[in-house]
Amino acid sequence: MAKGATGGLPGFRDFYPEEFASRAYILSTWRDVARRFGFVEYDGPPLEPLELYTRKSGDEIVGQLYNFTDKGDREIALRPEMTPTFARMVGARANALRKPIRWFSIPQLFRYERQQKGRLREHFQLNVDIVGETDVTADAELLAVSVECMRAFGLGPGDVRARVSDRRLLLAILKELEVPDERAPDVFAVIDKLDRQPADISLEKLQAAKLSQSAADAVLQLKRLSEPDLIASAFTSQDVEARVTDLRRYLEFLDALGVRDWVDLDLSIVRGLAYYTGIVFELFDARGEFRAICGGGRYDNLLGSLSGVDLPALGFGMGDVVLGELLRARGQMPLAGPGMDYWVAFEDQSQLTDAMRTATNLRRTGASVEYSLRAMQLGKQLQTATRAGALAAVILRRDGTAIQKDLATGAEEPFTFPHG
RNA sequence: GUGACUGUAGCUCAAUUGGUUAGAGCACCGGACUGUGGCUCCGGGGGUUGCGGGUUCAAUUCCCGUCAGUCACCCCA
Repeated sequence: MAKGATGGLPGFRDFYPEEFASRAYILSTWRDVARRFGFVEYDGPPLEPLELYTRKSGDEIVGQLYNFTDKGDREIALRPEMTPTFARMVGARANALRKPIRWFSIPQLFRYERQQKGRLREHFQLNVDIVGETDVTADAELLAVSVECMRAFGLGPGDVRARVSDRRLLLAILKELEVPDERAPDVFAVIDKLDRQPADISLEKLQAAKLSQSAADAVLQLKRLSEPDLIASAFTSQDVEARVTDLRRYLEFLDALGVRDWVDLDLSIVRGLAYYTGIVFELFDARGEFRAICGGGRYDNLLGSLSGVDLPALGFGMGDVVLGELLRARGQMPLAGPGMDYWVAFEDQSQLTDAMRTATNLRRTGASVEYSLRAMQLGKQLQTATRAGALAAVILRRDGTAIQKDLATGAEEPFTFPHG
């Protein structure tokens, strides 16, 4: 709906109570799952120096984020991602923090990009990170968090699939295929698009990257290697063998963590971000109707280059936009709960202040209570109470007694006044 | 940043090849119910047809621009 000059900024959302309830549900479920895995919550500033983001990504990224000059002539940006802030915070106290560090955050992030399905200019994103562990035990634990989130939202392995890959494995494969290291980024870009790009175009780009015909063919067939055994039989170098061994352990751990049946090995998963160094993964809806729900992986070199503290790390981000679309499409977004516990109604108009006293006493017990701010007929009060979503009505009678009426069943019982 | 499609009430949609005062359902408010709700019936408020310009005797309808939305590309989250 176009609002003209009175509308909000494009790509930003108004959260009316119904939408806010959905948002609160998603955020509280994230928080609950992260805490179950022993992660502790942190946050940073929504505004950061622009330089924090240009240092690693170059000036091109400026076009994709909200930036401005503040009144102190500082170059400022609204945070487009959490990882640089996270790296700075961890780096500043790296020596004091018990390893492995398990932190999570739910920042609101901003990106100056044209909006489309599943992508706005603002969103909330669960960030879960582990710092200080090189073994794939940490990779398995991290993926389990993301999958358990899906389970907590009422989704199952038939709804959501986790696709995992390993960049070190891919590099080892490319090495065996005699692809020079400097060509790896170009080849990764092709691998990343194997699903979305016609094979002949992929082949063209691989040839442009000067791959031999046999190497190009092998790359185009990567998706078929959906089991460690298939990889082991297709490639034989020591490096590949070592990575396959790690992959087997990883999958074994995922089994022990109860999430193995959600996971597919898919070597076409690369992830766009250049800083990933090991196992990477994405969560997708099984029907392929939506964008990725979640993405993450290992970035062992990022903390070193960003904060000077050389620590292995891994993490994922899960946005609320695609997730919300998926939950609504699968009927898993709960309706807003009851509006309140009690509605205090009264027979005689002179009892308005009695209703106020009763409401006050009930509120002090922790109950949520509303009443009509203006005297009105009893029938009208009950109608309003019902439409406001009250669970029960307390009806004050003229004779000073009161009854409690269940507004769903209509059952009535004597009401005992709480003492205030 | 590029392209395609779409903008009528809070929501979903009407309005005969351009033709009086732009309608309906839902929602909201009020009444029938001088008193125990959900049903029913009646009534009411609410639109410069996204905005600006053009063509025409006449524009919601046709044309241009702009803004916004949807989708795809780019890029990624």
